[in-house]
Amino acid sequence: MERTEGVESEIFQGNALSAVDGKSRLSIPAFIRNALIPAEPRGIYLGVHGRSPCLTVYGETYSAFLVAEQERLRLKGEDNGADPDLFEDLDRGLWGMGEKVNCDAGGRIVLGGLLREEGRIEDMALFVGRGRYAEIWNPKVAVEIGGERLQKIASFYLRQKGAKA
Amino acid sequence: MERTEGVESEIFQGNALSAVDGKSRLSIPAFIRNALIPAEPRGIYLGVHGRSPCLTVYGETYSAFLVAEQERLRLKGEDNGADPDLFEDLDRGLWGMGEKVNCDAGGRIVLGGLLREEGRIEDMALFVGRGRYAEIWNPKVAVEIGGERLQKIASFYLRQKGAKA
DNA sequence: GCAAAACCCACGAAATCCCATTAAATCCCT
DNA sequence: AGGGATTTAATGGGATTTCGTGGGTTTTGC
Repeated sequence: MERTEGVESEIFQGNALSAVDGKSRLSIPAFIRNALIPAEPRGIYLGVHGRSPCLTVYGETYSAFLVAEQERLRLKGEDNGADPDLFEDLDRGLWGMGEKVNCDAGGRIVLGGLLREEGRIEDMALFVGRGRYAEIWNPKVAVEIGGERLQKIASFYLRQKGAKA
Repeated sequence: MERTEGVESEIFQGNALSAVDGKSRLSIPAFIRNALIPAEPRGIYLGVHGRSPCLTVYGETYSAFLVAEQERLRLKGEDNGADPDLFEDLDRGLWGMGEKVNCDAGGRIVLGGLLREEGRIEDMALFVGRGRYAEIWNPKVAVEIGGERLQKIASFYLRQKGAKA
């Protein structure tokens, strides 16, 4: 069965495991790559997930949404007299820790050291669709701290990989 | 990993550490240089960040925005009957302390004494994307007074550098 | 004429590109 | 629906380019 191509607007549904090699390279799985609006070069956004120890990956659409959302929250905070330093720091999380990277011809990206550390990524990267974005987990971490569904996804791949070796 | 070129309009996303040498020279990291509208010579704007002890760096686009913003605030203040002297001094900070500098062939700039002092820059410069501009921090200062995200960025580089030496 | 700034070159390290090979999913024909 | 043929995807490794940095040389301004 062929997965419908996400020309609609960058919706990420599915899951995949990919290897991280010695150069910190990892393939962006097809279910993500095909969902991105076609462009050359193929730009992909990476960020840190605020609430869970994992990374986020998305395209132009969600990136624009995040920028708008950030601005909305800032203005709301301004009205409430919230601490501006908090928003400064959130901004640094979005723009300072995140990156826009390009896939190479083989559909791979290189994971920077900071992101790799923040996402606790070792030699495997588990991609999990979340709708407008997707998550990248260390499958071992996902099994340890994930909820029921995430555990199932992660342990499936870990078992499969164990069986192969 | 190649960062997508920001032909769109000078958006700065990412982070990098660069060394300040004995001549007060420092490399402008690729994620900033590539985001600038291509021009010869490669002009870069430097300023002091009003709220945090760091510098700002940006290109033509944000510079033009600042000019418009300055005018907007002045008119708004005029309506409210605010003290015009306040704006006078803010202006001097923006236009008097800031500089437009050129990158040399190697992509480096020279940091003037006043800016270096205001930004508390010693022998390392941490670049942090902020969207329409980027910040330049002394990583040690960033670790000390930064919020959670900024601390993570700064401490990552300090650790990495410590490990290498 | 001197100090400081700008320019130029050069080297090492790291990021990027490119090709090859394997594995897996899809297609197509019977 | 089965099963081989074809395409797409995933990954490994080497070649190439860019980036970051040090140091020397020329120009500029006082």
